[in-house]
Amino acid sequence: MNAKTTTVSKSKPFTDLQALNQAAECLRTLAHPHRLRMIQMLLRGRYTVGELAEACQIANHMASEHLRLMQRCGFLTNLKEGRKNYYQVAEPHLAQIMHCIETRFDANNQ
Amino acid sequence: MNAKTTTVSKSKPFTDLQALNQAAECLRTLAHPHRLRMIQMLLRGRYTVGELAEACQIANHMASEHLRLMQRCGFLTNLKEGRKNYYQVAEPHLAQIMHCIETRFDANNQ
DNA sequence: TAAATATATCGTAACATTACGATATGTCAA
DNA sequence: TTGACATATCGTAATGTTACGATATATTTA
Repeated sequence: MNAKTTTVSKSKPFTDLQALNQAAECLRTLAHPHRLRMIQMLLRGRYTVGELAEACQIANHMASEHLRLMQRCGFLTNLKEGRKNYYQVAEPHLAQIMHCIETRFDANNQ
Repeated sequence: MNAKTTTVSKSKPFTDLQALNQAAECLRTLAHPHRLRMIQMLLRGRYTVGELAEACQIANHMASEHLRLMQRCGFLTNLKEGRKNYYQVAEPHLAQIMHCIETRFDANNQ
């Protein structure tokens, strides 16, 4: 009937409710336009709170909160240098997931 | 670790705010444990509202609402057969995205 | 036609998320 | 030490999401 016509191969569905909840929580953290933008930038380099805020056109303290959220669920780590705080990607799966999302939503590819 | 080390390559970051909003909206739709479970099932076959509800241990009318949400953002389509309503996956990128999520969160792979 | 079944919709209460001004902390330079 | 800068935290109003009982629709069976 169904199944596996594509490249997708070895992963298993997690029946485990705890895994489902965890996955949902991480996806919720991902599911915000400014946070997506920040992750896209951080996958290509490291940036300060202020630089990310400017790119998203939001106040610095808002950027700071988004970054804290993403750090909490393990997406990012930070490194303070003087009064600047550099964030970078810590979760190795993020690149792959963002790649999926980018190929799906980039207007040029549609 | 596993396959697909090659895949991350050609996608571009979408500066476009509209694309970011769209992506965020779809991710929000994905970001619910019951909806994730339903998508996992539907990637492997087609099921009725009642079957999905039972698998998630929720009331039928709740399952119905989750399915409607996922249909709205293009993840699913439905096919009525008598009084049953079969849902199936319509968005081809879902398999790949779920694969990413499954490899990240399956307890057995941790 | 009436009852049973499967699904969908509505109204709403409970809860979560977001944005943002105000304020606090830590760092540097004069 | 003072002032400016970069970032973080708090309180809260506005908004969005979820769950769920009640009810509606559509289909099959008796």
